[in-house]
Parts: sequence; C-alpha cells; structure tokens
Amino acid sequence: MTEKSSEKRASGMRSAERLLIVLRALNLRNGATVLELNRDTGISRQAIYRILDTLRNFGYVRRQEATDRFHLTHMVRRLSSGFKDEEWIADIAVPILGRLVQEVVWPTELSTFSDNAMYIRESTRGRSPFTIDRVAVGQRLPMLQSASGRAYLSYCPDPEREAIIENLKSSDDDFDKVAHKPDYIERILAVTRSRGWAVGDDSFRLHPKTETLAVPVLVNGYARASLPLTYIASAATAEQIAERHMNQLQAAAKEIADRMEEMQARTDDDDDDLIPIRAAG
Amino acid sequence: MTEKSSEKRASGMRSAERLLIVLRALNLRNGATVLELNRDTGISRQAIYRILDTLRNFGYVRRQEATDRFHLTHMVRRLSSGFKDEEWIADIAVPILGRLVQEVVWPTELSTFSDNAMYIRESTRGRSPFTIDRVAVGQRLPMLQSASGRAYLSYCPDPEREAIIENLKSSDDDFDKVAHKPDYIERILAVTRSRGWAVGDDSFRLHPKTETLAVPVLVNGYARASLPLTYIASAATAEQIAERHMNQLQAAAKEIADRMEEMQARTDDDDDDLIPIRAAG
DNA sequence: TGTATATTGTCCGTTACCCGGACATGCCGA
DNA sequence: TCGGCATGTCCGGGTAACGGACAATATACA
Repeated sequence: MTEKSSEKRASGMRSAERLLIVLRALNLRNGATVLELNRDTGISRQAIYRILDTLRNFGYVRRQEATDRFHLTHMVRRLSSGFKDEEWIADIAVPILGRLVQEVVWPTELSTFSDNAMYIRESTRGRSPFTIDRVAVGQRLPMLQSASGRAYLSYCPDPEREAIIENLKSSDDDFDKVAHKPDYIERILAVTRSRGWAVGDDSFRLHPKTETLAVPVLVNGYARASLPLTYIASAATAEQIAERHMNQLQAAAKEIADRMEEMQARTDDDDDDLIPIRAAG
Repeated sequence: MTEKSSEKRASGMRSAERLLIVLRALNLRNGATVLELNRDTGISRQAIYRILDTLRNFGYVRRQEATDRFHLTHMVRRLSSGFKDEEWIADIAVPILGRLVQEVVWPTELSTFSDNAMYIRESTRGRSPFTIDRVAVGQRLPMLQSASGRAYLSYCPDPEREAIIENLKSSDDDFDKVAHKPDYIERILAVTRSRGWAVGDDSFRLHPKTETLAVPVLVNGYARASLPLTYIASAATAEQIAERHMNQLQAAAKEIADRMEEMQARTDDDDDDLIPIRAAG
C-alpha cells in the first residue's frame, strides 16, 4: 500500500492542484460559500479556507461583503487573457494533425493569417520521417506565393481578401509586389478554387527540394486557417500527392473546422473532459 | 524580527501561489521555455517543471511539439469564464462604494439591468449605521418604479430603452403594467433627466420607512448601471439628501464609469497592480 | 428555556509534500 | 576536446499543508 495500485501517481503538486479545482468550481458557480465549495469539490473545508485566502491575496477572488459569498473578480481574466483567439485554432488542430501524420507520411502544418502574411502555428515536421528541415513554427509565409496564403485568400470573405490585397500593395516585401497585378491574382484564385486546393509557387520555397500544397480550413464557410502539406518534389507530383492524400487532408480540415464551430457555439459553461471537479477519492 | 517588518506575511499556500505566478507569467509571454519562466518569475527551474506538469495534467498548458515551448490551451478560459461582464462593473464598484459610505452615511448600492429588471449587485448596507433591513444583494427592482430602474432607463441608449419597454409590456409582473402608459413613462424620463437623478415611486418600497434616489453610471455616455442611495424618509426629504450628497454620489458614479472605460480600453495585457510576477525575494 | 442541527471559523500536532542542491545529458561554438 | 548553456531528473531534509477537533453563532422546534 505504499502506492495505489491502479491509480497512476500522476506527477503534480497536491495543494496547487486543489487550488485549480476550487478555481474551476468557482467558475461553474460564481458566488459560493465555503461549504458549497466543499461539497462541489470534495475538498475539506479547512483546505477551502486556505485556498480562498491564497486566491484572495492575488486578487482573483473577493468576498462579497453583504452576502459573505466568494466571487471571482475581473482579475481572473489575467489567468487566460494571454491566450489569443488565433491560437485557438492551432490549439485545436494539434491532436488532429497528430493523427493525420500517421495516415499521410508527409509533414503537415497549420497556418493562420496575421500581419499581412500566413504564419505556421503548428507543425508535424519532426514526427514525419520525410522531413528535411526542422522547426518551422513561427515561419512567415507570403500570401501570394505560398500554398497556405493562396488557399486562405481563395476562401476568405471577399471584403477581407480585398483589404489584404490592398495592404500588400504597400508592403516592403518583394514577394508582395505582385499584389499590383490583378490578373495574376485572379488567375491564382480561379485555379485554386477550381481544384479546391492550392500549390506553392516556385519563387517561394522554404527548402529547394520540397513543394507544398494546401487546403483551407473553412469555419462557417470561410477560411480561418490553411492546412499545408509539404513533400519532397522528386518523390511525386502534386497531382499524385493530391490523388493519394487529398481526402485525408480535407477530412482533417473539416474536423478542425467542426471543432471550431462547436467551440464557438457553446459559451463554454458546460464541460465534459479532463478536468476533475471533485478531488480524487 | 520573527516577521518581516514591512512585509506582512499574508497567509497562503506557497506552492499554489507559485503556480498562479507561473500561470500569470505564461499569459504575459505565451510560448515560453522553462528557463524563461525561471527568469521571469524567479522560481527555481525544478519548481517550474513541477508546476508545468501540474498545469499540463489539467490541460491548461501544452507543450508545442516542434518548438518545445509551453503554451496555454483554450482550456484556460475555464479559469475565468465564470466571470460575467455584468459583474465587472459591480466588481469595480466595491472599493468606490466603500469610500462613498464613509462620506455619505446612508447606504448606497450598485444595480445593473438584467432580465427586464434592475438587480442589486453590491451594497454597503451593513457598513452604514442607518440601515434598517439587511442583505439586499440579488434583490430585484422593477424598472419603472424603482429609482435604480428610472435612472437607468433615462440614460441608456434609445434602442435599448425601447426594447426594454416593449418587453415590459408582456411582463407578468404587476409593476410592469404601466409600460402600457407612454405618458407616464415620458413624464418619468423628463423629470429624471431634468434633475439628473431619479427617485423611487411610493408604490414600490423595499422597506416602508425608507426612500431611495439614484444616479446613473454613465459609461461612454450611456447608463450601464445605477447607483441608488437609500435613506430613512423621516430624516430628510429627497431634496435635502440631494443637496447634501449629490456631488459625492455623482463623483462616485463618475469614478466607476472612468474605471470601466479604462478597463475596456486596454486589452488587459499590461498590468500595474497587486499581482506579483516575481516570487518574493 | 433547553436541545438539536447546520454553518462558519480557528487551532495545532503530524506527516506527506514541496524544495532546491547536485548530478546527468545533449547541443553548440571555440 | 573543452567550456558554456540549456534541459531534465533524483533525493534527503525541512516545513508547510492536511484534517481532526473544538468553539461560536444562528435557526428551528418542543
């Protein structure tokens, strides 16, 4: 009995864990008494006192004077304000990309638009055996040459695309100069839309031996991100890659999009997963 | 010397406190390594590992595979999602009401609109020597009879007022029946606006011996809450109360409004107050 | 008035948990 | 090859967190 047999002793700090449990419980029932928290979480009353004291010292919780109930304060926002919406989609994409790389051997990524370019937010390079170069997260990709940018532009809302093109016209980046050629842009959009996926231009390559194709992640019908796949050019043509893996790519994009729509739908009050509300028995 | 002289040894759980510090640091610099967090917070590397493990077990933090950096996940929202916007203003009002009750002996409150009525969110009854009845937080106040409701209606945006009146017409509450009398409403609005503050109607009294007057809290020019003052009717007339304390009431309302505008302005990234980022030396 | 129940709050001895020094490993540039 | 830097893990000692126990207050009911 030195260790619980089936209970894997997950590493973690006991008191800190219980603080998180209480904080979560307070979010589910804002305005609570010590006894209510005790019942909700299974944590002893004395411990609840200690925990609430700690939270109060940090200003995350206050005691409403008139009712003697404990409430969250606006300061709790600071515990999550660093999580930005644009990271949300990458966050959701992680497990889906993880499964995708097992089906499609080639490395895939998730890129989002920001600051007049696409940025790689997540990557499965490193889990793919066919990766030449390494860490690409944070990499900036031009809108009109990269597969990611083309997929995004082809399926984002019209006003957004027009605004982006307009911005690119005053960009210093050489890649963005083609924003002044409406014919060029129109052709890219037409080709991409007719195929349903985009290819990268030869003028932009992160690595000379690789090529990339990308599908958009359509949330509520419009692109919110791109899902690029990079392959070694000598191994196959874009058409061959598409024939073999496009279904899987599209399915992954759809799954990401579904999760996004789902997350947006609920106000985040209810829950279902990981986090325990009651302390372990 | 048994205690740090100026440093008041606030009660609190050490490890839990440090978890909060790390969580806050992660919000200020989303995507961090262990060493960076060590430098940001002054907490030992080994402790950072333990803390991140704990946060990971709860799903609040993930390790980005490609870069090996630690990131917040969308789950962190659950640590603050229980804090609703309408509580924000009450939250901010607490210290201001606290000072107000020291100047104005009469109890004051803060009420916000919700569900076709005003609700008392904060109260200084209990800190005022002149309070007859007790806990009023959570009390529902009718829109057209209470001073709070009248102050709010007189200064909220026109479309909102029209929508509220429309809703009241189909209300079951007897108090709301007067919503069908536009003359009555117009008179209330006119009188309130000309004075700058509202009085409660005799037909609605939480306590028979008291009367109430209220000023609106104008955020960006429109009412977002009301600040009612309740006094014992036999002690003074509304005009006398107003003459003595209206400046203070208005000042408090303005201070609350200023804080609100200020909070809305900044995206909440920067900070200035209570929460330590570095652990105590 | 007295008894019983429910809730809030605090004390304090014991122990399990957190702490950080120390060590091991891997990577990089000189 | 070596030194510098970053990451990751181990483990014994000190202490801070744990929860049983007790006290105080409020309300209900006989």
